[in-house]
Amino acid sequence: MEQQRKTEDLLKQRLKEKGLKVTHQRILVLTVLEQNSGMHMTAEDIYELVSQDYPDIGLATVYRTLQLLWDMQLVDRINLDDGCVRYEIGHLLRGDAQHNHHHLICRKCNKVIPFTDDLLDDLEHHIEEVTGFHVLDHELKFYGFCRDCMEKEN
Amino acid sequence: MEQQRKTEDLLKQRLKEKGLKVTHQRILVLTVLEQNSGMHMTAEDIYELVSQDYPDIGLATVYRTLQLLWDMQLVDRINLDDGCVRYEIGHLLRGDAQHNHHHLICRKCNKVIPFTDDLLDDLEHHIEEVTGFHVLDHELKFYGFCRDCMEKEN
DNA sequence: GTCTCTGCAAACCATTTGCAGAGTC
DNA sequence: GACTCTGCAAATGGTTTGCAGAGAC
Repeated sequence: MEQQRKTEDLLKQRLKEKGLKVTHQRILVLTVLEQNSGMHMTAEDIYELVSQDYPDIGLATVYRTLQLLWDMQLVDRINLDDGCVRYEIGHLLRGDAQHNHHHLICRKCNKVIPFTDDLLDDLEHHIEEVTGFHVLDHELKFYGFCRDCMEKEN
Repeated sequence: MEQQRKTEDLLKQRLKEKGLKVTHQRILVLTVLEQNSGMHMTAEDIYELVSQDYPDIGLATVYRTLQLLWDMQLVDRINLDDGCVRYEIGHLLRGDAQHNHHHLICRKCNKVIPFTDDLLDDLEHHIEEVTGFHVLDHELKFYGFCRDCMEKEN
């Protein structure tokens, strides 16, 4: 609850800085993402949850809002190669200590296994020094075969 | 040329192992990818290049072939978030020493900058030990602002 | 000859867009 | 009141699929 108020205030602040309006739809989308931290939600998932509180919202608005929140660095985008983009609350806003989490994707059963590791912080600093590219976020996926599929065959 | 023959032979071998047919289309798609090593090609790009040698090929065949080559681990898949999946010759087949290359994606101008680094080899071994997940490949993207965009403003 | 593969065209489906009315400030 | 924002429905566009004929073995 405490955290949620902080996130909402940050959203309002960023919107005002850019001369944009604070709307129920924008607050609700961000709130749903915060309440489902770590969930990898599609636009459709978010649409359905927000609809429970606000049945009139349109799917197009959810898409537009997610784009906006991503531009403002309030949400993270993940692509697990299943045909739709997924979203979660931005890593800068997450309450838990799980700063970096990556994904292991099984090529046989398509299972997605999260994996936590902070190794990339050093690499981010190195990149900034060498290239002048300012890193905000990263996405790391490993492809292979999960333990279950390895045991079954192949 | 030498390398190209090896790649073609490997394709034929893998196809035969699975009881699949060796066709001109399959050989041509893989050859185009090998001749454009490091290029991040879309299915459409590949279709147009293969069409020069084999005008009757259909786009659907290119898609089906890329899926097949990916299953056989002969090509790598990259998603640069521009709405289409990109392909390149598999890292196991690449002639150059550039084993791991990652991408820096600018959030403002959408420029993509390649960056070479082998740091992830250790992490792959670590993952296999801890989780039993057998890693074949990985995809790493960094999001942020490139030097040019940083200098201009923001 | 059998079975897979291919080209074509149509279908699919996540995402985007145009527009007129509603909401924010 | 001026401007942005929203919902709706239609459009978009990369990718997939059904099918009948062609090709590989």
